[in-house]
Amino acid sequence: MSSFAGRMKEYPNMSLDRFDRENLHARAYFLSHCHKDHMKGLKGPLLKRKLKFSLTVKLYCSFVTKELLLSNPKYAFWEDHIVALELESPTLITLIDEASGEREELVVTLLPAGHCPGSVMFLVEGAQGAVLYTGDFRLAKGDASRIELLHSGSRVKDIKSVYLDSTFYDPRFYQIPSRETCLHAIQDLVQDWISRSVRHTVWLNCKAAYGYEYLFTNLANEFHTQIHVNNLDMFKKMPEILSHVTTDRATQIHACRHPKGEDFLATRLPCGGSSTPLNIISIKPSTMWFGERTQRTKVIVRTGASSYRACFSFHSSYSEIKDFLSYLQPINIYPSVVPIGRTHADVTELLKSMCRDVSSSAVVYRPLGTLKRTRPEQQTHDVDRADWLFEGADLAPVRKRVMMQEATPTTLTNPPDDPLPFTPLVTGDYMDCTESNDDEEGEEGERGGEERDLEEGERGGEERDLEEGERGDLEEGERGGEERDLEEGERGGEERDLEEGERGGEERDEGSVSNSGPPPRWEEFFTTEILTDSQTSQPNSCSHTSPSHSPLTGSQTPELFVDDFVTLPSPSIPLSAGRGPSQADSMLIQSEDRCQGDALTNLEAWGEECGNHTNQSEPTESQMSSDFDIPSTPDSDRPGPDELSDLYRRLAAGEEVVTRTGSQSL
DNA sequence: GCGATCAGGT
DNA sequence: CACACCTGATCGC
Repeated sequence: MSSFAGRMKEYPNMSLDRFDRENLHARAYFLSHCHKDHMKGLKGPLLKRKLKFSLTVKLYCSFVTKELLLSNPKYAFWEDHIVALELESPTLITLIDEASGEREELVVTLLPAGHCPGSVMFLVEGAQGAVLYTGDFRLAKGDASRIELLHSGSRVKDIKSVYLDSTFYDPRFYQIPSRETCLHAIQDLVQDWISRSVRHTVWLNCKAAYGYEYLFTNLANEFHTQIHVNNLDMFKKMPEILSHVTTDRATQIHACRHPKGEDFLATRLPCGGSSTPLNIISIKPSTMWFGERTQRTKVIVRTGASSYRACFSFHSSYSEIKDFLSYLQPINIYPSVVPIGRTHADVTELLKSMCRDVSSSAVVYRPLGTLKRTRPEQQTHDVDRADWLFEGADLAPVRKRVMMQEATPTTLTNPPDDPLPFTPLVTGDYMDCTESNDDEEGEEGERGGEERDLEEGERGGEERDLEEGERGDLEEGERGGEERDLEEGERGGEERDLEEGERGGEERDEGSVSNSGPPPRWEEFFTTEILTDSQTSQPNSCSHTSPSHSPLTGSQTPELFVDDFVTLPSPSIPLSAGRGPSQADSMLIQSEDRCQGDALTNLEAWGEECGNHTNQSEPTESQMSSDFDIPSTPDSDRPGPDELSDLYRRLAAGEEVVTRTGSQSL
């Protein structure tokens, strides 16, 4: 659970994912995703009241998050204060202190976080340097190198601080099977079961939270069926999800939940199911992990006669986090979660090793306050990375950012005894139990058993006996296939893991969201149209089939702006259309490579774009192009160039410049 | 009555 | 050992 207090040292005037206490005074709010533990205070009366009296306070988030948030009536009062931003599209945001008029400009970029629909990380660039707030994230090894806007030309941006989702930053959670692996394993299990007869039904025992949607959509695709869920409202603008879920109970795959959370019965679904008896298995998504030296085993574990746990994680594993950090090499890392059993000091200490060694850079002259670093050629966690360069100095074409490290999967953090070629293992190292084997602490393999017992009360003890090997003999002929599933970790699973280690990245580049599943790109699920349950056959949206989207920068499409422009924020201006490389930093940094976009040219581009749409307050091109020769307002001071361009930005954003300057001149 | 907090459960 | 969430009890306003 996030214990992040809401503010970053560098930019204390913005609040992220916390909306209570001190955060009530923030000048702008940011929501990384729509999970309750990141929304504390968001519906509080104090904040509500503040909004009433404020013209400038906004909540920034992704389009999908906005949609999910507003689908809950408790947050409806945010409607006029939410500014949805496109992914990977640097946006200038001006924080204004309404009392003093003091202003601060930031360039904020939303980066996909892979945690749940709409989840993003916030890259904030301003006077205090570039900082990255990760929110909650699950990124696979190598993903950081694929995020364009973490780079400046061919180099990794100089990230001062990372505010990190450290949920699994603990060697015990060294490895978590990849999304693809887990998905395939679940598919196999589902396949095996529902193919037996139409009465054979699978119940996905999911928590009440966003994040399982990609599981639903993939299963639905694979089996040409829809998944039964309780409610569809939140997905009404997300055809890619909506088309795969249903409130019609007549389907073989369910993810419905009963408010009273009754125990799972192998003959009855939470929704009541059909009038005739069904053969149901439950699959409970759970995080499974494997220690550094643990050989990986099962991705699916049978926990009872009709119940299974399947590996599923919303968060990056220890090694994934390390990969991420060693790529970015921030100067500071602040954990936002302290895994229990650890102290904040533990985690911070552990994280120190991932921080850039500043001693080497401290002596370097940094005329522009930013320094770029070439990306490490090879990911080793050692120190030989003092290879920073001055801005604009060397343009070594290191730009092939992807796929290099995939060939050498885990070398990152566990040097010599990398357990890479996984071999089947015998111990009960499955999920939810630690099976840690990080060097110092002993195994505690035994624990596995008991927690397994706990968890499903329904079935009494037998699962205990199922444990590992002997499952086979365990009952019923009907099972036949199951142990196969169980074993699955050893065979299918692994190979898959391996390959995915090797080529993980590329498949994402194909932009397909289907079965061989790269991390979902939820924003591509989004449309402005409101669809209904039955409109399943309308892939009208911005799906992966759209050729114009690079999979990495999958944009939410211009059409969004038709509807949303009206509510588009005053103080924010998209600085780029989301395609070029980081233009943001060209603003802050006079950067070498293709810095075609400075704030103003970008502004123009933006002006053109929205000039096509009807909108009262948006600037027209002619407004835009009149740039620096407007007469000054009668009794105002003649603004300097900076102020002026600033003014223009605000004009462009449709702000009420008069009022604002009034208050500002205090 | 509402919110915030905690305990307990899934 | 998780996670995200819900419920219900308690306390304070």
